[in-house]
Amino acid sequence: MPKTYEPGAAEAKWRPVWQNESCFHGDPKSAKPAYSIVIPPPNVTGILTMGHVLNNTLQDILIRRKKMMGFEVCWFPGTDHAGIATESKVEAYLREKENTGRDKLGRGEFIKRVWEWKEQYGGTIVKQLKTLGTACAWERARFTMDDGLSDAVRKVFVELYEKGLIHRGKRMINWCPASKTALSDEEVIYKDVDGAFHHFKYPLSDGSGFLEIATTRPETMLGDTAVAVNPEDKRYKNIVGKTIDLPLTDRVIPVVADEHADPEFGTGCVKITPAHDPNDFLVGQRHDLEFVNIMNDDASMNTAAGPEFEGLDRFKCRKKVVEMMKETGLLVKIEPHRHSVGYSERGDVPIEPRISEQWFVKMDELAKPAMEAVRNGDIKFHPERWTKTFFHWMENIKDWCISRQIWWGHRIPAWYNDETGETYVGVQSPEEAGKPGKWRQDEDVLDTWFSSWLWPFSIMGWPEETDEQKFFYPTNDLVTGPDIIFFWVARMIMAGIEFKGEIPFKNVYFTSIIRDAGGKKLSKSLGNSPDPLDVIEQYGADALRFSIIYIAPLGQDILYSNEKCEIGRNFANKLWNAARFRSIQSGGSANFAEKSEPAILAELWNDERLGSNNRWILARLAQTAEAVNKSLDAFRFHEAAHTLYDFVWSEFCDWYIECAKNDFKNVETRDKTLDTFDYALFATLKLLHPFMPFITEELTHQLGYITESAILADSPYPNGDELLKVITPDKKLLAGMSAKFAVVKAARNLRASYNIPPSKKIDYIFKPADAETAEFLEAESSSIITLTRAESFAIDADFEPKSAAAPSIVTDAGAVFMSLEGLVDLDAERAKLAKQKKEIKGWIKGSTAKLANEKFLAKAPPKVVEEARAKLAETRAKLARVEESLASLG
RNA sequence: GGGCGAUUAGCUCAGUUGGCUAGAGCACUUGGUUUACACCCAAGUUGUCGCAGGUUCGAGUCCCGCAUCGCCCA
Repeated sequence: MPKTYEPGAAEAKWRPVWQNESCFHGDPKSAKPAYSIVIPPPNVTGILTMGHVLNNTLQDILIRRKKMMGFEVCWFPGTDHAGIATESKVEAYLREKENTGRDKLGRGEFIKRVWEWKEQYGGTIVKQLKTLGTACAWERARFTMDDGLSDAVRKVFVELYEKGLIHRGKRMINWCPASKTALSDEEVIYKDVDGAFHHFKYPLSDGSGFLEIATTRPETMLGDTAVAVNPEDKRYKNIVGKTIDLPLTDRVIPVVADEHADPEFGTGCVKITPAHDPNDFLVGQRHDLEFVNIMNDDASMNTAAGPEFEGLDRFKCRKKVVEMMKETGLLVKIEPHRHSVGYSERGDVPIEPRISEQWFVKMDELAKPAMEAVRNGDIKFHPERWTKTFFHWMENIKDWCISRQIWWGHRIPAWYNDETGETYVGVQSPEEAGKPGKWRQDEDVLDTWFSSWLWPFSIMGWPEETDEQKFFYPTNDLVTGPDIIFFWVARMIMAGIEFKGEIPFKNVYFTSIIRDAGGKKLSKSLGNSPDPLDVIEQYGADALRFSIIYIAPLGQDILYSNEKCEIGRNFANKLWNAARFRSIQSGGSANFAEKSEPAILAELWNDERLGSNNRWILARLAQTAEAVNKSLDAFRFHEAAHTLYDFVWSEFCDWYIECAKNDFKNVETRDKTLDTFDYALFATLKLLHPFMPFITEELTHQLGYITESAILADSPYPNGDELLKVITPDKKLLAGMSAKFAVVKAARNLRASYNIPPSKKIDYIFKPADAETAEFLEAESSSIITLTRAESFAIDADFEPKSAAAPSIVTDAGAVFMSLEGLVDLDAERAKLAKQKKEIKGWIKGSTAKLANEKFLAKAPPKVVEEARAKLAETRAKLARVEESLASLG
């Protein structure tokens, strides 16, 4: 074995093995219990981001562990067609490479080109996900525009239409002038921008004066059809009903009284543009105002804006309107104003509210059972607080605008007969359905999320009845980001209940958001987004996986930088070397395949020849397994990672291996120590496998713990509860071992503080705190001598330091003395002990006061009081030893 | 404006129903090639737990207020 773990080789070796169909296929006829996950489908055009790495590592941990726990697991993968994103990406590609595009190609040809593009580049992210080691059932991968999934979309559309839950109507929607399509409310991102309040004077038609209004969007004044004042506002009582000559136009518009006008805000007068503002739209409806649309679909001005403005972009028009108002003397002032502006998620331009005919899903009825499922705990969110966000949105749910004016996507299954005015909505086309007449299909396609919300069952073959659905639906856990709680999670719950009659998953784990070391969100435009493939190349897939879990606190943002992958890389190397150390010891490793883990453990534990080091590591292993399982059951991934890291590094390597070196030397203890070492290392590899699949698989095979053809994911996951039934990690053993470690540390500390070279053998004398410790450490003395590189380690309960030549350290277990004539720095020694004495005295003072407090004695639980008393007695004894040492220094 | 979260060592963070006078990693200091590992080992240094109140025998932990930062929604 090389001295350093080389991830590339192990990854290349095991990746294809796991992708073999038999490994993670998921058999719907299995007798085992089912466990399934659906992947949040990445955009087919996308490339792997750190967010995907986190998300998919978590899913892989879930899947691999459940497989090892004996479940029939299936992780359903696939990709999403991502309508607007893909269409604009391909459009940009065609413009750049071929100087062509949508307009030139026409609908049929353009879609053909998108498919071609998808075939060529669309597999990238899937390949990249595989480099992470994800145990998906890859042969089951689906795409949201596959035939079956498209059938599902049409069926759902028709069903909802027939139920009256889908309808078409003219409404105020969010219009993206870049993508030239309607968007849902969720696709609007609000950003705070520095804008300006423009104060304008609007002249009353009767010449009696002006009304002052303020706006952040001056260009919309060309579409104003009223000015509103609050009905309670005394200042304007007499003005209501008058008219205004709208500047820059030839229109005369009324002054209306409406609650929408806030008397406290500005002048209390507000311009009303019903065709370009959602609030004004409502005012327009209440007062039966005219709706004047002044913009084209690219947000340039149209004829209605007037000849001077027609054709101008909205922002150029804004400038021109302000200039002209200034010229006419109607501009009062311009004040800087920071306000929130809705941007298009995909186009990244300010959206324009616009009246448009679109398809909508009525959501309130669908929302009710979904809320109930979360309320009654059928679906649990982790962290739980996201339920608040969920309920807030669900309780205020609005209709979902699902039509998009693009070509790439599922075309709306609605046809119009222009001759009869009839609308037909059906799974089949009118021709297929045998409907006579001339039909024209709706031009629009559906929002991508209209297919994604069916993902948990469309991926399993719905609307066909399939074994997969019977066995794997509902899925168990969903792992996704909180940013798509509305887009996706909430809607999937609604769809699952509505179309399958059953919730789609039982647990939702919301991942952290990954930021750079400075707390900025990772983004391509900022250039602070590391390419995970580079990171894998540099550090290894396991290192990346482990590091990102290790640094991901529950429910909080992750501050990521590549250097943090050193945690995982170093840890992998540590593990590698622990195994390497084992492989250097001769003696065949056990193949553990035939026996159950508890049985092997029982055999070891009941062997009287087993020494305390071995017993200790087995006990700690069982406790670690219990803790890891407990954490993972509660979705506390990073806690589990920390537990394993600490166990491997600080216990297995720092103490157990160091102790084992001594045991290997001795013929009597050698065999049992090899057995224990193998058992503990194999169990540790299994515990770590879901986190670091490559290195654990590699080492398991290197050490021959499983047969060559087997994979580690088929070995049982160590079950702490069961292991703890077999063994009793008795207090005496654990206390004895921690006394041993404390004494060793003290001895090393003495050596270090007197600068005694490692080669120099030292005679240590130990004065134990009690007989039990003495007895335990007596048996350990040979081990302690090795660990401290001592000449001797003498236990002497009656030891009295006679001269000032014995520096010492007092521990809870007892005092350790180093006999070293002449070298002691008396002043330093006195100062050290005096400091310790002061600390202990302070502690005793506090503790005594607490125990003298009657209220404490009366109200605190007896156990707490008991512990406090015991601790106080112990500390007093410790103080005595410190004082003794101090006295001996004279 | 409403909601959610964060604030603990120089940095990144643990600290699960209140109960050792607060822990880890990185960084830093010192020493180091002993049957694995310098991507390592040993030893060490580091804190007014954001501020101010309250509840309690006891508060980093619970409650109220404030400040700063972040996210979501309007």
